[in-house]
Order: sequence, then C-alpha cells, then structure tokens
Amino acid sequence: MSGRPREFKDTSVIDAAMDVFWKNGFEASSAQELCEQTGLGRGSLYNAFGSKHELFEIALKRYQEIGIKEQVEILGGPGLIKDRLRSLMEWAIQEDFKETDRRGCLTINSAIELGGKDPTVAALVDQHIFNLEQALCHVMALGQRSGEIKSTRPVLELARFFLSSYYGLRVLGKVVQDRNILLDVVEGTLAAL
Amino acid sequence: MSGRPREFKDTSVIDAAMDVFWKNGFEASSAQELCEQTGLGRGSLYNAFGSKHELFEIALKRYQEIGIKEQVEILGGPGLIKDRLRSLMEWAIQEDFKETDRRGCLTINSAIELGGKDPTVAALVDQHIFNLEQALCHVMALGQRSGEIKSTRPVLELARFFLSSYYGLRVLGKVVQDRNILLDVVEGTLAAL
DNA sequence: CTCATTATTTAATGATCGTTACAAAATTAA
DNA sequence: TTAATTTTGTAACGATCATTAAATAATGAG
Repeated sequence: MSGRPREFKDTSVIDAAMDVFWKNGFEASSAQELCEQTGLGRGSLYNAFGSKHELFEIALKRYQEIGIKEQVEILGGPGLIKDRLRSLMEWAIQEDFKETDRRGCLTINSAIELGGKDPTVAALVDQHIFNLEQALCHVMALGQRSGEIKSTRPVLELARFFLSSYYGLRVLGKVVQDRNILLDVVEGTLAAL
Repeated sequence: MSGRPREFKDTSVIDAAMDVFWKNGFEASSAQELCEQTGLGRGSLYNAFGSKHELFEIALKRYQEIGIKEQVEILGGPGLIKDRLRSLMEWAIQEDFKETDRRGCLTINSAIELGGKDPTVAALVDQHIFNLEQALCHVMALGQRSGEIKSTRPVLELARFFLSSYYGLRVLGKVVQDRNILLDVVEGTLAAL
C-alpha cells in the first residue's frame, strides 16, 4: 500500500499556490512560479494535483472557504446591521489597499478571467455568490425586523443589490487611486438600505 | 518619403483585435490569433502596431470611445431620468447575455486582469471611470432638480454609488445564469435613488 | 530482506509564446 | 530608370509554456 510519505503539507502548498494565482491570475501564473512559491518540484506538484487547472480549482475553493467565513463572521458580529455591512465594505477596501500590487478578490478575478469560458470556474463562482447572497438575505431580514433596514423592498432584492454594489466596489478598488471614490460608494450604498 | 502603401484600414484591424482581446483577455490572446482575425501577417502587424501590448492599448481605447459614446447617448436620451438609468443597466444585461461566451465589459476585464500590475492600463481604466462618473453626475443633478432623484445625498456620491452597482452588475453578468439576479440588482439600485 | 507502492528529482518533451530578420514587392521622388 | 522608403510575407529566433518519462529514494507489508 502506502509508499514514500509526502514531504509537504497539502494546506500550505495550496495556500502558496493561492497567493500566486491571486497575484497573477490563472494564465499569467507559470508552473515554474508555482513550484518556486510552493517549494515543490515539478514532479511532486503534478503528481499531487494533476494539472495547473486542477490546482487552481482547489486554490479557488480554499480562497472561497476562507473568504465566506470571514464575511459571514463580519456580518454576524455585534452591533447595528448597517455597521456590519459597513464593516464588510471597509474590510474590502482595506484588503484592496493593503498591498501595492492590488490583488483584488480572487473570486472576482477568476469570474472575469475565466467565468465566460470555463464552466467549472463559473459554477464555483456562482455557488460562492449564492452563499454570500444567502448570508446577506439573513442580515437584511434581521435589519428589517429591527427597523434598521427599510421594509419597502424584498430582502432578496436588497441582498442582491448590496452584493452588486459590493462587487463593483472591488472592481473599482483594482484601479482607482482616489480612496474617496470607494468611501462614497460605501456611504451611498448604506444610505440606500 | 512614402513607400509601399498599406493594404489594410487601421480601424478594421483595431476592431478585429478588440474582439480578440474582448473574447480571450490579454494574456490568452496570441499573436497568431491576432493575425488570423485581423488578416495581417506577423510582419505587418508588428510593423504597424509595435507590440501586442501597444495594440491592446489601442484596442482598449477604441472600446472605451465607443462605449462611453453609447452610454452617454443612453443617459442623454429622452424620458425620465430613472428610465435612462434603467436602460443603461438593461443594455448591459443584454450585452452580457447576447453571446454564449459571456465576454462582459472589456474595460472591467482589463481592470481585473491588468489593472493591478500594469500602470498604463490602470490609468486608461481610471480615466474611463472618471468620464462615466462625470456623465452620471450630470444625470443625477438633472434628476434631483426635477425631483425624480432624492436630494438628501450629494450628486457625486449618487453617481459613484450607481457606478459601483453598475460595475458589480457586469461582474455578475459574467457568471450568473439566473437572469432574475441581475433584474433584482436593477430594481434595487433604482429604488435606492 | 523483498516487493509493491508512492514521492522526489531531473531532464526532456513538443508546442507555443512574442518578437524579429530578411528579402521581395510596391510606392514616390529625383 | 534609379534610389529611397515603407509594407508584406515568410522563416526563424530564443524563451517559455504545461506536462511527462524515467531513475532514484523512502516508506509499509509480508
């Protein structure tokens, strides 16, 4: 049965690969850089993960798991509903301005780069969007109940509307240098709820 | 002075190149496909445009010129302000669902793929965003004056907020298969103004 | 120890990448 | 017609692409 044991932890390799794809995108990430950053030889990497695309899928899944957890945590935190939604957007802004190379959101990056031609990636993103939509529905419902969020609109519409604005924010965060633009988006979005 | 005359129209070559970049993205567009779709030989293409990247910049500029013209035209059309804004979003949805391969918006695609690492492209996108923001400011001001748009918020904030939601819509249009999601975004956004 | 199994390392695969060199063709100026 | 200039077509450039083949190393089972 079991032969030579692996010399690496799957999780840390995937995290390293995730960073590479996050920084470069899928096409611009070479097997060489993947090997350098993960510390694996070519043979090991392909033996363990099959192909660049399969590794990408795994990395994207990991990113989404981490991301949805963080986001749900922010949305489920203490305080007013609108403050939680604000925290989510401010967290995104901080993410985008953290590093000089503007990595953005890997899910959105993947949706744009591959979503139109890669059904597997499209499905992954679609599912993630659904999960975020669900979490947002939950908070919107809470907000409506407490009177913090207007009840003139269905929660699903509110959730989807917020989601769209949030994703637009992350697109803008990729290129815009004037942070005030992003802050206006936050204020405008919250004022709409 | 002038030697052998060119056998092609610059505009049609740029349009063809634009389609290639739009469909594939920058990295995934090869010089070979560019030659095939433009009809030019490698020599001619490089002699005329210098490099793949320069050609891309030109194609992106052309796309933005056409796009901003269409968008301004929609925003400056007849009818209620909110109907014009709705038309803009519906136009985007129709664009995204027109073809099976979901090309999305070339400006956003470029922002995501290159914006974080390519200052030239980032500046191009930034400028385009500014132009759209200006156009939206103008319409928002009109709407406030006529009472169609709420006056409790500054026009710049409203414009930026709408822009963000609009860009988010285009991201969602890349992967989402349920058109109702996009329609909810439209309704939610308009209801917020 | 021996054997089967799995991982690692290294080198190499054919393909394709963006770009260029070069000669032939087509034009204008003299 | 000749010279200068620019475009075109073709062939090739070295580099890099993702992937794999093959040999070696390390483990557990019998």
